[in-house]
Amino acid sequence: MPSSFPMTGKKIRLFQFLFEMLEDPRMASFISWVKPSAGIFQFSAQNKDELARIWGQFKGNKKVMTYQKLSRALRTYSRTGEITKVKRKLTYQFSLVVLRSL
DNA sequence: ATTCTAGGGAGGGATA
DNA sequence: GTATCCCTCCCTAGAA
Repeated sequence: MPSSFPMTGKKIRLFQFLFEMLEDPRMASFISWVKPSAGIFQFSAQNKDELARIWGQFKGNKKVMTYQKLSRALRTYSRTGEITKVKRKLTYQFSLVVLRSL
């Protein structure tokens, strides 16, 4: 449950949203750290679509957000290196530069 | 064979 | 107007 809305202040980015969720213990059943010190995290196989739905709702999208669509955005992060895929199911890694900025 | 996860093309609203 | 950013939507392929 993000605290601020995009209408006021600058727009939140997907990776910032994910980081906030990771830092919230109540969201542990949706997304959780695998190795926090390395910025490695994973989505819950069971609740990843519910987390995506929350993201889409937060952004005010018309259609329902899904993990499939959310993960497409994560793939574009690999171009800039902000987040990369680790060779493990549903797990990704923040770059250390991004991690320090969050 | 069916379901789930990963990858990429296309396009759109917002912004510089 | 033009270019770029940051996703969103959809389709295909590969893994389980």
